[in-house]
Amino acid sequence: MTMYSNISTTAALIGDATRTGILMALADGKALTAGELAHIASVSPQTASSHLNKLMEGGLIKVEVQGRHRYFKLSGPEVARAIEAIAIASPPLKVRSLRQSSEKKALEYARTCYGHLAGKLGVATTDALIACGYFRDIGDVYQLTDRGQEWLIDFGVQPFLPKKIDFNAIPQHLDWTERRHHIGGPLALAITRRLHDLGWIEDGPIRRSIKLTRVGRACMQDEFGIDTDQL
Amino acid sequence: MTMYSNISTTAALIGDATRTGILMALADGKALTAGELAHIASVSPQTASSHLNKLMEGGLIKVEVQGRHRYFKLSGPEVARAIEAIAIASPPLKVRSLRQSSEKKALEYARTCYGHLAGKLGVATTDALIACGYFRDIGDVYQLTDRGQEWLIDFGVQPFLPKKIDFNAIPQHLDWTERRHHIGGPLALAITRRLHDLGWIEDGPIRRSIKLTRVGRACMQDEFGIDTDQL
DNA sequence: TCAACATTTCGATGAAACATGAAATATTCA
DNA sequence: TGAATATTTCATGTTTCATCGAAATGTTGA
Repeated sequence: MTMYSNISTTAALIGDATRTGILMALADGKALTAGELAHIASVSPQTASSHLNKLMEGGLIKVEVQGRHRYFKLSGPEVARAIEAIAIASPPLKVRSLRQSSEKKALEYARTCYGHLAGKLGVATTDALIACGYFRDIGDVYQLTDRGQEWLIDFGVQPFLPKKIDFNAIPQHLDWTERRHHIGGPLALAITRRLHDLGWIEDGPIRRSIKLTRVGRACMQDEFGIDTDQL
Repeated sequence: MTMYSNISTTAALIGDATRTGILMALADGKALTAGELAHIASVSPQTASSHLNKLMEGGLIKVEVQGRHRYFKLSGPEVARAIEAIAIASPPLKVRSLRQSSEKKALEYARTCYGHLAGKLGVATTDALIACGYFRDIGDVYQLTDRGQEWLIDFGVQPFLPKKIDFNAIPQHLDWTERRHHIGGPLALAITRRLHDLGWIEDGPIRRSIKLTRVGRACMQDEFGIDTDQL
């Protein structure tokens, strides 16, 4: 038992392929049952149960019991952040199978990340919002410009916004597939909700993946000047 | 081979006590030889060599050869960030031995983190700078106030500053021992250098640890109103 | 109370991998 | 060139741990 042993045990917990699969399935904050997780990670229920036990002991996940179902979820966002930080420090995945490649593409293209837009589409949208002069990138945070404030209202984002937001400190979120920043926090969540509402985006076939609809494709081009064919 | 396998292999690399020790020794950016690392991690040179090999293959460290010495260092700051994120997501360490406890205390008290002040002292200093009205905490970054700009000059930090700094976006650094924010980036580095220069702080007995000198203790109290006995 | 389902516990197996002694390789210095 | 030092490679003992079959526990609804 040396110093840092808590760090190495946590890392070891994440450092198993099956457990990483489980954690990733929970990474967007959703709660899933043991059976579902076993299926997603493609292992037997016993195996999943064993892993879930270890993750509990390690404090990475917690459980809510509801009758004969047990809903597992990450114990907090700091766990998701840790996994994400590891992903960023990891060498890019060499793709082997066709299925794997298409899954990877779907997630790289667009997905949600604690509710807001991520992936290529997320980064592109952020770039566009800056190009339009609605946001300013000042290094560690984004700032909403005056024109940006007007746009929020025009575009109908307002109703999705919580009361108090500091428009001078919109969090930057580092994306692990693109390794680029994009807007995060409540404001990003609100914009994503609005896009959903407008029918420009919808949930994709793979967990957490997002699809740009046909309308969305045209309108994004129109509204933000994003060349969606490039994506 | 599933999706995410790059993530799990990276985590598995960090997830061994010996390797965590090695990575932690390199976490402040310094370069160390295989022998030094073997000593720090208290394993035989062969063992250390084997681990260093694996860390190289995993892309977490890189080596610079200089004659019969091979200097190892982290391959980049994103590796340090990943380890830090894991530390934050980890349950606090239960201390077993007396030596371990004193090491832990020394690091908790104060240490450098990529060159700037961290630990209790770092957090306390940041709190004090805000209390004095030199910095403003607006959520995701700190901002330097007008009074803060004057203070930088008065206190003699100016010479240590690089040319261009955005005083409206001083990075926040999340500390893994305190789990609190403190100021980071070039400005924090400059302040730390100045404190060293003034003789208020000096290097401590344990790697990366920092000691407050007798003068420093009095002056910090005087200048910032930090009650150093509380620490 | 019984049947269906969800989940966990137990035990065995097999593979992965950590640590080290011994020996090999490489570099410096006298 | 030869001795000293730094580091790696190899072979091996030992331990850890992921996986799954079989069985047990717990929950629901009829």
